[in-house]
Amino acid sequence: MAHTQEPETDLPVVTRVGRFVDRDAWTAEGWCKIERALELVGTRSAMILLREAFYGGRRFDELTRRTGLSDAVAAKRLKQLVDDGLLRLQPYREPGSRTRHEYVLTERGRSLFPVVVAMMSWGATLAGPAGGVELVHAGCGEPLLAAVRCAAGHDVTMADTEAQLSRDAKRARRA
Amino acid sequence: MAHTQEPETDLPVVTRVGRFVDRDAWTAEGWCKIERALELVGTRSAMILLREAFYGGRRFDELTRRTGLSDAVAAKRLKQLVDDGLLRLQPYREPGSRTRHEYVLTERGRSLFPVVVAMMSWGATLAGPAGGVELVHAGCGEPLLAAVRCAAGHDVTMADTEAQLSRDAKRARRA
DNA sequence: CTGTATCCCAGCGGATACTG
DNA sequence: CAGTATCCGCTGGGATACAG
Repeated sequence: MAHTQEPETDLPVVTRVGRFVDRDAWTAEGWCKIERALELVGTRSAMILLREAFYGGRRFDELTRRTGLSDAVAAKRLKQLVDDGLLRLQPYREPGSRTRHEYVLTERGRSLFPVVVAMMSWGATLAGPAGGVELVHAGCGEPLLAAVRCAAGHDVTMADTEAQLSRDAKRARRA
Repeated sequence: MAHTQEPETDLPVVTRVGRFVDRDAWTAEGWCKIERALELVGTRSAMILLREAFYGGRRFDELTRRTGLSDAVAAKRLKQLVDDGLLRLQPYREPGSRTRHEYVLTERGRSLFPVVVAMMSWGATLAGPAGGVELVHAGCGEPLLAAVRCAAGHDVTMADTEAQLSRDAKRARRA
C-alpha cells in the first residue's frame, strides 16, 4: 500500500505493478525465479559451456578449447552441470578406439534454449566485432531471437505486462 | 575440417553444426555474444536489480530493499548499469518534497525483456518454494514465457536450429 | 533518502604440474 | 584424451560506519 503510484504519463514506465499489497514481504528467501536460475547457470563458465553444448560441442577437449576455459575450471563446472542435471555424461565409442564419454544436454538443459537464444540475441545488439558463430533457423537461414508470449499463446509487449503476486503466493502466504 | 561429424542417430543432439570450416578460430576474443552480454549483466546483483526494475521498482531504497542487496553493492551496480546505458537516472519530484531521482529502464534496458522473461520462466521450472512475484499478460492474466523464433518470424525448435559462422552479421534489425 | 568508504571473506577462474 | 591438485589474484557481495 505504500507503493508509489506510477504516473501514467511516464514514458519509460515498463511494467504496471498491480495489486501489490505487500511486495516487500516477498523479498527474502528463494522466491525469485531468476535467483533460482542463477544458482545453476550464474557463472560465466557455465553459460559459455552451455553455449558450446548448443553449438554442438560434446567432448571435454572441444568444450575446454572452444570456451577458452582452463581445464580445472571446465572440469569443475561440467561436473556441476552434470550434478544439476543440465548435462549428462554419455558413453561414446569410436570404431577402433576405446570407450570415451561425451557431454550431452539433458531435457532440462535443452529447456534453456530460450535463455541462451535471448542472451545471444541481446548480446548481438551490443558493441563488438561482427562475425562469430550464430544460431540460425535451418529452414531459412535467419538468425534466432527470443519472443515473449503468455501461456495462452498471445504475443506480449512490456506495455501489456503486469507484475503481480502469483496465486500460489497468495495461498502460501497464509501458512 | 577437424570437426567430428555428428552421428545423425544420436537423439540428444540438438544443433547440427554445419559448414564449420574452422570453428576453433572463432574461440578467442569477443566474438561470443553471450560473453558480451555477461559483461553487462553477468552478476547476480545486476540481474536482480533489473528484475526489480521490470517489476516497476524505481527508487534506490526500493531497489535495495527488495533485492536484499547491501547499499554498497546496489549503489555500485546501479552506477554500472547507468554507465552501461541499461538504466537512466531521471529527476523526479513529489509534491511537497524536494527533487529526487529514480532509476528507469532505457531502451537498451527494455530490450532485455526477453532475457529476463526467459530466465524467470526457466527458473520457475526448478525446485523451490511456490509463489512470489510473476510477470503476466495484463490482457489474460497468464504468466509470460519466452519463445524462440527466427528473424523471418518462424517458430523454431532446437531440431530446426543450426550453428554456423555468420556471413557478415551486420543486421541491425528490430528496435 | 541516497549514497561512500573500509574491511573482510568466499568463490571464480587462470597457471602450472601431475595422473590414468 | 580427460581430467585432478595446488596456488594465487581478482572481484562480488555482506557488514559496518559515515556523509550530503
